Amino acid sequence: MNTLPRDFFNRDDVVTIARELLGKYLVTEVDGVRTAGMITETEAYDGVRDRACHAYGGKRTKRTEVMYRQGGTAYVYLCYGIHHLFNVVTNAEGTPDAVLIRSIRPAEGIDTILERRGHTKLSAKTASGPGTLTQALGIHTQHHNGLDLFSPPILIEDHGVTIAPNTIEATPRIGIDYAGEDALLPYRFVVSSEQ
DNA sequence: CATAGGATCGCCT
DNA sequence: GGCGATCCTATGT
Repeated sequence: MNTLPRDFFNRDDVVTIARELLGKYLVTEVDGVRTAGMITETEAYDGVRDRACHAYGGKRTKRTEVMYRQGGTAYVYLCYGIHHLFNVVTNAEGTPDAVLIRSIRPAEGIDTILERRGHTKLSAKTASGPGTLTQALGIHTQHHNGLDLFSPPILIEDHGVTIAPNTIEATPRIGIDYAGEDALLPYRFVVSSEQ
């Protein structure tokens, strides 16, 4: 039950970090209630060289500025005007790499998670998309964007779970058709048993 | 100031 | 599997 340290996120291979985040626990503490889920799907965004990345080509805007901070920072932004998407910034300060968390398996605070989702019981869809998991954990752009990930209200823990490499599937990323050839890169990682 | 488009979801058929 | 919702962000005039 260790909080992942800064060193985990400050490494320079965002694809490796995306793989290694599978099986870790994304935890929030909002209004005194702790909710958590095991990460089961991630995508790597490889900074300035990656056409799918918001910071492609070194683009700096008010929104992307957070991506240039050091590893272990939360990058939360609003997508389609509705969904808050949660990313972990990785690599050294000045290098805008990030991992999008796309799915979790609810583990703690189930009642609160169901209430936030407007569901009455757990299902495969409770927190199985990048927009639904942030709703389930109460992650909000205004409250969490730019925060460090080492203490409440938001952090990532290692609960000793190991995901066997042969159960990890690598596929192209979702919803980035605009990225040209980079749309084909196998930067999405999924725990097979969760699909 | 006006516009286009988006790292999605959920409901409908 | 198709489509509308919904509004922020970035960009251009």
